[in-house]
Amino acid sequence: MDQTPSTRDKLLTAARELFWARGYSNVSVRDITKSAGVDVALVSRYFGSKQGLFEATLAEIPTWEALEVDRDCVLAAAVASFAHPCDPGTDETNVFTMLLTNIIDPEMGGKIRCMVQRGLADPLARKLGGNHAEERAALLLAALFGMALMRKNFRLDALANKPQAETDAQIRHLAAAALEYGDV
Amino acid sequence: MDQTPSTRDKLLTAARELFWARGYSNVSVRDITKSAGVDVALVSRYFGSKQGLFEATLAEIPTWEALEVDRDCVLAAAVASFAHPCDPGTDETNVFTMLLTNIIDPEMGGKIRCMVQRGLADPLARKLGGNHAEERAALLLAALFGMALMRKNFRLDALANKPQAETDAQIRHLAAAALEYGDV
DNA sequence: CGCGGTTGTCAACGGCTGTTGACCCGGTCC
DNA sequence: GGACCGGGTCAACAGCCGTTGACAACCGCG
Repeated sequence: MDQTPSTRDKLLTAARELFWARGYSNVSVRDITKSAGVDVALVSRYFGSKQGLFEATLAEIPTWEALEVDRDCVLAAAVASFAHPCDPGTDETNVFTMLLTNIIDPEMGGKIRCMVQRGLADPLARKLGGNHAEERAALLLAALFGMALMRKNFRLDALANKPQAETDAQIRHLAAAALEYGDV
Repeated sequence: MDQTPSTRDKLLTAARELFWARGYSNVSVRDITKSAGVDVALVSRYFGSKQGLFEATLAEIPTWEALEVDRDCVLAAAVASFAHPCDPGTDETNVFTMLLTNIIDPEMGGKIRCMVQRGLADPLARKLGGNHAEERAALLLAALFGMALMRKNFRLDALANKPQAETDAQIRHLAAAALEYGDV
């Protein structure tokens, strides 16, 4: 069976859960170590610093490099990545919510920015190809992040806590429009 | 001519500029008082607390209550509110960017959430009327906030630092699609 | 046995946070 | 003159922050 996780893993799990839900600078190392049940000093030992621990949790985020090229597949994959939680352990937070929570941060915002540009926007534009590929990719991301924002952060009555099918239809509607930008 | 502003006004101006750009918990009262050139203790005297000062800056944000009812006017007004800075003193930050920066905050997020629901989403849905009014309003906000996010926070290469006309066309494209949600 | 290396525990550090109370200074009013 | 009062200055407070260094317990190895 699964042996008890190492201290390093306990720290990493607790850090991922807290950082991704509340944001880097809204979580203290003492919050993490208390949640993991280990001593404060062990963050320094295993990850060098709080920043090192955060970056270790970032390393697990997938990119869109392996996306299919067909436009319908892009749409379906985008909707799917929106619906699926990025961390199976936690609740229903997806990748977009996690990136949103940390992009505002004064210390980590730059790193998140690079991740989205190079891990999401650039691969997506390459897969799309054709006219306005970069703009379409950017608009698609705007739609996805905007919907994540309205549902999870602003929690608008019209969107939050609705059945999955309805959310999917809304995402697909907005995302499809984004992919048609520039057509005559 | 304009007399020198009162200490209260100096505090309010500096607080608005810093809070709206960096977010509530990323700004200290000492940052504000240093920028305003006054003593730290005066925040307590004039506004009771840091939170009181922040809420005083929130009171100036306009709602969409006075919006026109025609759909084209809604679209035009949305694009215009996106282009126009909310505070003429500072640079190009609009209302959406300011709300974005503070929605994540663990202490002030709730207040911002209520402002957006009651000051933007609800009035907008009422003006729109008809089928799916609330969903359309929410999708429109998702498009606007998503675009603000991509431009100002994630700063995607394809969107940031582009001419105003191009941005307007992209906003209008996505926003128009949002307003058509639910049509057969 | 003794040794070295890893792992965990504890207390403390300097720095920053929001907030407070004592104090002073320039007025105005009795 | 003397009392009062709004406005401003200063030092200090308690608390949290990230990080560190000293120390103890344990391990396998020679």
